[in-house]
Amino acid sequence: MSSDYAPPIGPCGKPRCARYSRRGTGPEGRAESLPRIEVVTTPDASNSLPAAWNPAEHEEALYEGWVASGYFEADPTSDKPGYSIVLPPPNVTGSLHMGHALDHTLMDTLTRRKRMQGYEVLWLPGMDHAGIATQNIVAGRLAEAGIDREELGREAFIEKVWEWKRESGGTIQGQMRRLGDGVDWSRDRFTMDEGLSRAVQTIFKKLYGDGLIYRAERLVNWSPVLQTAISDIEVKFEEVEGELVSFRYGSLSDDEPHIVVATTRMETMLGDTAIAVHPDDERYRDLVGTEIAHPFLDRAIPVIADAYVDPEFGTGAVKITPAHDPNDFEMGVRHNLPMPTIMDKTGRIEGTGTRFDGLDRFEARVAVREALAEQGRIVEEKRPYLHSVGHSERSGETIEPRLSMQWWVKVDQLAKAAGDAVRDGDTVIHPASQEPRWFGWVDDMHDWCISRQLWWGHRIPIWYGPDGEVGCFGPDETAPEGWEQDPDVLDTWFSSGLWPFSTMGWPEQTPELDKFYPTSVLVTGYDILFFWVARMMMFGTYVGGLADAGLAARKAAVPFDNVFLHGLVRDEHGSKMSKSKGNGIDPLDWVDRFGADALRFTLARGANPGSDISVGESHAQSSRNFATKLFNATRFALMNGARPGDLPPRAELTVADRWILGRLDQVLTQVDEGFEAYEFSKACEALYHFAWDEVCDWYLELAKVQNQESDGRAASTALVLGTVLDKLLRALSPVMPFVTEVLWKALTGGESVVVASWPESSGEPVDSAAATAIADLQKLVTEVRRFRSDQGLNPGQRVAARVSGLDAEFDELRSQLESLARLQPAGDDFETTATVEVRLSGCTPTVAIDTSGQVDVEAERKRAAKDLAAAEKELAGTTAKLGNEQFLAKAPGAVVAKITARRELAEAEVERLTAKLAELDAR
RNA sequence: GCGCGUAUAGCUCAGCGGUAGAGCACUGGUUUUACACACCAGCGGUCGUAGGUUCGAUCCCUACUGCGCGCACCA
Repeated sequence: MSSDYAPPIGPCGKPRCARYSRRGTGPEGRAESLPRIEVVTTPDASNSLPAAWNPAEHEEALYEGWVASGYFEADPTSDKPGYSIVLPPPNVTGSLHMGHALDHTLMDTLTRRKRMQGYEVLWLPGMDHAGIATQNIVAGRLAEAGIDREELGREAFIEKVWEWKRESGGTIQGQMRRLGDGVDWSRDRFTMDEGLSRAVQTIFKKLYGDGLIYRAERLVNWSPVLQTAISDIEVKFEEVEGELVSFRYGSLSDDEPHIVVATTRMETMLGDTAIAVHPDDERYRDLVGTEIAHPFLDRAIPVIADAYVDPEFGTGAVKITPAHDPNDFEMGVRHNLPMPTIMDKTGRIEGTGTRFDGLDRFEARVAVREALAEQGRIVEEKRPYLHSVGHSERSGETIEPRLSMQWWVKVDQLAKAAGDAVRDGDTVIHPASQEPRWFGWVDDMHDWCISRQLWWGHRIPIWYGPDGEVGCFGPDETAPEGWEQDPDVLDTWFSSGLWPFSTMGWPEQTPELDKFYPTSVLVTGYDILFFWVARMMMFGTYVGGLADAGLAARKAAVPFDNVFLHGLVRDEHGSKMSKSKGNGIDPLDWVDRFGADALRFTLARGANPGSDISVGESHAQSSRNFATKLFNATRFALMNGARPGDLPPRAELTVADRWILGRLDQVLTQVDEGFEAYEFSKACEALYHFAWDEVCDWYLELAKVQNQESDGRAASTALVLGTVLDKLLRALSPVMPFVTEVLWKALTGGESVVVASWPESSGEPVDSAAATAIADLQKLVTEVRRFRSDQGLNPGQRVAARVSGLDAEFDELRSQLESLARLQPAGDDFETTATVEVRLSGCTPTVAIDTSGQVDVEAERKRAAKDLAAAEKELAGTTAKLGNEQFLAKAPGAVVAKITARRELAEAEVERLTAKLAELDAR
């Protein structure tokens, strides 16, 4: 056999065995000793394919081609049904991480598929101005250049930010192009754009008019570094080792009135205005209503009773600092306590009139404690004391609760409407298991502090008149002469919360809103469900309910029909990616090394609703290999003339053809079900296994045989193969757009897979007889291969064999069997040295093999013994079941029949294998 | 403390009331009509623990344990 084997030439023009030099045989090795090879002309279609699939060489040009063709541009005047997604706008300061890559892959997959299904698709991109982060970056750069922000002034500084944005704000767009994101770049938006600013001012004025925005002095999370209020969600609580110090208020004599309290922040005692105990606490009954002198201040501190105090904790007495602790603030309000602020905006003690003024809060913590110790007031010091302390997510330092005047959104009604939208089914959360968290959030939401003491952002549209007047002015209104605008800007999330409709031109009634709003689905990680989705839902339901908003006639006043929450991307061991661990993966690095398709397929394949996904390099390699496999399979099919077209009538197709077409239909159905349910993993898995295990490993091998047959089989095989690959590539294209584009165009000559139609199942009933026959063939082939492997026969080596006992149905597959199992018809000198017998659904064929006398009897015996053990176990199990009267009486008939059949099979197997072992022993 | 999720092969994860699966890893073989980023064969699991429901439980229920996440608390 090997003597007449000449390696064919691939389209690359290199002999196939050139690959072996890669494994170290060396260029001087085998390649040179090979026979000269004649160049075989390849069919036309495969000429349009590159020699090998190297994604980096093609992806950029393919992407730019799609954009230039306008495939991603949405037409609001189209007659097609609309499908829309707004991209969660990444921070303008940021760059894409794996979480984004997952997010984008899923959105791109959804929108590409819908486009193929005939929808008018809008995927709207954009960026968030990210107030704090951006201001920090620009201020930092100016500081490096020796420019002070305050000296520069507000307007000049903002101009610098815009300059920076123009220069450096485009990083993410470039990265999105690398990923292949099919967004409508003509509608790219930025939260500080003119139109979006109008939306911000418009809704602010409406909310203000409805009494849903108000100004109040409240306790906020203050960042001494950023010198602004930040929202609850920007505060991250971390366990730290601090101290818990107890000290004594009142007299140092045990006989006179005194009370012991404890604190982890000693400096706050400078702002104490009360001591609280539980109303029922007998220990302090006499003290309630009395006053105790402050050790450093000329201030009498009342002892008050409040049920908030836990009498079991510590001494049962709590010092109250209303201006610097949330709970103390609440109590201060209840008891009408004074609320002196003891710190300036940088965190230094201020205004206490003590010698501690001017000290940093942490210096003051020590200094106050030492001063108290000098007075003999320290009762106990626990150190280290583990407790949880809020830190600024952005700048890292300990946040300080601080009383200040801020603007707030009254959220109760808005949050209720957002909750009701989900309760009423106007918006559906996927997976449903995330609903409790949604309700937990919207049903118990605190008023939202929206003012920030920054320059970069939407300035609060409130003006103050010279005589204390306050007025809110909309986008087309001007404040009277002499009025001053509020210096603060709005929380970034205020404008992000308008994203689904502000990007489509609201408050104008635009064709875009008409066509694409509410958006079809919002895709994001479950980790930001709360702070962003809730805000969009609140504003969306509010705006949808406004009579003059132009949206009142809409079917539901929600910003999206569905919310799909995916998991977090973790490293290959399931650990969270973080800078400190150094286990982060740059998605662009994977794009460079494995291709965007591989990155996308890895992420989509891992995306199971409700759970995080672990990705490592081995996953990316596996996906890259899959793309290569598709490429090679399609190239091979093209070399054999594969093309899609009208298929011959069923009766003229082979068993293998009918089987693979049936499987194709089943897989397409599974893929649709997966995508519709946001089960990306299921859809990808189905496609992967179909393509690799069924099309490549079996159908292509079967087709090779069909192509050799002289009765015109090659033509119909080419059509079946073409049809299968055409639909397979189209079905894969939303996830792997690049390689499928190249292959699909080569296969079909079509314009682009981006605008191809979504593949549908043929609608014909699946040929189960063909499926059974192929399953039988696979079983028999595998059994022969197993024998060959046990016997150490080379996989490529043809072995003489005589096959008997095939039924009529199976007989059609005889030549396939011989090819796949590497058998050759028996010659005159055939001598049976071994047999392989397999019980199949319709028959029990025997393959008699001539191994030229060389038989490893021990290996045969080992295998038979193993099979016998398995059959005996099966026999015992099924026999026990069938001996159980309860089982026979209560189990469904189909199950009993199945077990009965299994028992019969096992019994026969035990008998056959016992005989075989006896025969082997006799040798 | 409340809530949600999760526990299956060495690793990462599917699955399911009726014979335990995949990818990667591992072992052996391979110039097989595309593909060594491949092909062929194999090894590997009493499905967290204890009860319960059921003819039958890895799957449903209860409790427990471990892990993860969210919320609350932390004087």
